[in-house]
Amino acid sequence: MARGKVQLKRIENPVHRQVTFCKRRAGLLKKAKELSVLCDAEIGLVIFSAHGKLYELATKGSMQGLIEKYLKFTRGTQPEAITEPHPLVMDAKEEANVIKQEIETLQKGIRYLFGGGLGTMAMDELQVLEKNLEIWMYHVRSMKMNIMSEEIQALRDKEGTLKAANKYLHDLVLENTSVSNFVPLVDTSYPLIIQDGIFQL
Amino acid sequence: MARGKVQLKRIENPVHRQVTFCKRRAGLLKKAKELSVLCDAEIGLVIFSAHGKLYELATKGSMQGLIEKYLKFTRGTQPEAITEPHPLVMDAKEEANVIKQEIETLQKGIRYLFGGGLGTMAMDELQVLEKNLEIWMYHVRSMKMNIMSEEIQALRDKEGTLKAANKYLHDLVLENTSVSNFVPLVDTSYPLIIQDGIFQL
DNA sequence: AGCTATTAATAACT
DNA sequence: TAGTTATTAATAGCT
Repeated sequence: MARGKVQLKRIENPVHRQVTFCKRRAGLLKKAKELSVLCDAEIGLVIFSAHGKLYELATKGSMQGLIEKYLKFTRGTQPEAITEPHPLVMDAKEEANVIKQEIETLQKGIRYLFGGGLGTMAMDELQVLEKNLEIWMYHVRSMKMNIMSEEIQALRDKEGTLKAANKYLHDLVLENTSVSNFVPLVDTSYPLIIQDGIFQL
Repeated sequence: MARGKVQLKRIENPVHRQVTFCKRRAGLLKKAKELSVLCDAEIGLVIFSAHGKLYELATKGSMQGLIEKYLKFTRGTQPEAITEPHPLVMDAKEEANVIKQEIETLQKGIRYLFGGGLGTMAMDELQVLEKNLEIWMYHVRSMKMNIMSEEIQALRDKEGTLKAANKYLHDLVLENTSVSNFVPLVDTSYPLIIQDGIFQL
């Protein structure tokens, strides 16, 4: 990306390769951090240089935690190849497979609940989900609602005040039309000036 | 890097965030591959989206292999407590126990969500729950919010109208005070009567 | 390590 | 979801 295109192959010149490694490594780590922050993603990045030196990044917690999360996530969905390398007794292995299947089902449910689930759950399940979500929603939602309710009430109060003032002035005008000895009394009795923009959506 | 600088903070708009996530994720994976090829580095990249979906890249071999290499590498420098409890290599009995434990946790989560469970989950579990509830909340909440916003806007409009009418009447009164030939013109020019109770909380 | 000339990535639009 | 384009960001080649 600069002063000449780069071929997508190993840089043979060791000096160039080392310099590029430093620069691009920094860039990659930066990009990873940015993605994590911008999009609320959890990212783990491990870089072993050609000389075996380790560079790492883990957003949101430790690399250990992320590795465990990764292993848990893949245990249910990945093929045997991953768990097979570990020496297992046959009977136990069979049992493990059954249990893994069970986990997969449960994980599907949880992922559905926790993540952006897809249309794989039945309607009755969805209805239960919706109902329970509403219960939990209440706590968070009530705070927002309270704030908004207060604002609405404030606006209504303003409205009432303005209407009262309005009526008063209107009556005054009418009264003045019929009676000639008109005396102005309206000054600070009613708050006619009201601030705007108190409530921000 | 395009049509406007970007702030280094979570993108609040869910659509923008999703689009950016897709694009930058692709970019990050590409950059990681490039670095690996150009500089002969071994790279592992794990990305969990906010919805819990997994994206991964492992150059030179499998993620499993890379994780084991990483754990070996860090075992010397990291405190024992962190790496020891993780069951990377274990016998079948141990693995079965771990998986059973996992099931229990998952079941607890499901019961928690579906059954209105009480304070039996740890804080980190609750945080995940809360975060995901917010995502679901969004859909239901947004409808309510839209309605309320409209009501607030309606009230503001009312306020504006009343204030205008108010000012007009007030000026009329003042003008009448100084000038004697006062002629009433206020009738239906301004809507002084406004219905109450349009919005119900 | 710094410094540009360039290329690459990508945010806002379609 | 997939393209297009105006800009910004990354960085290759030098110093």
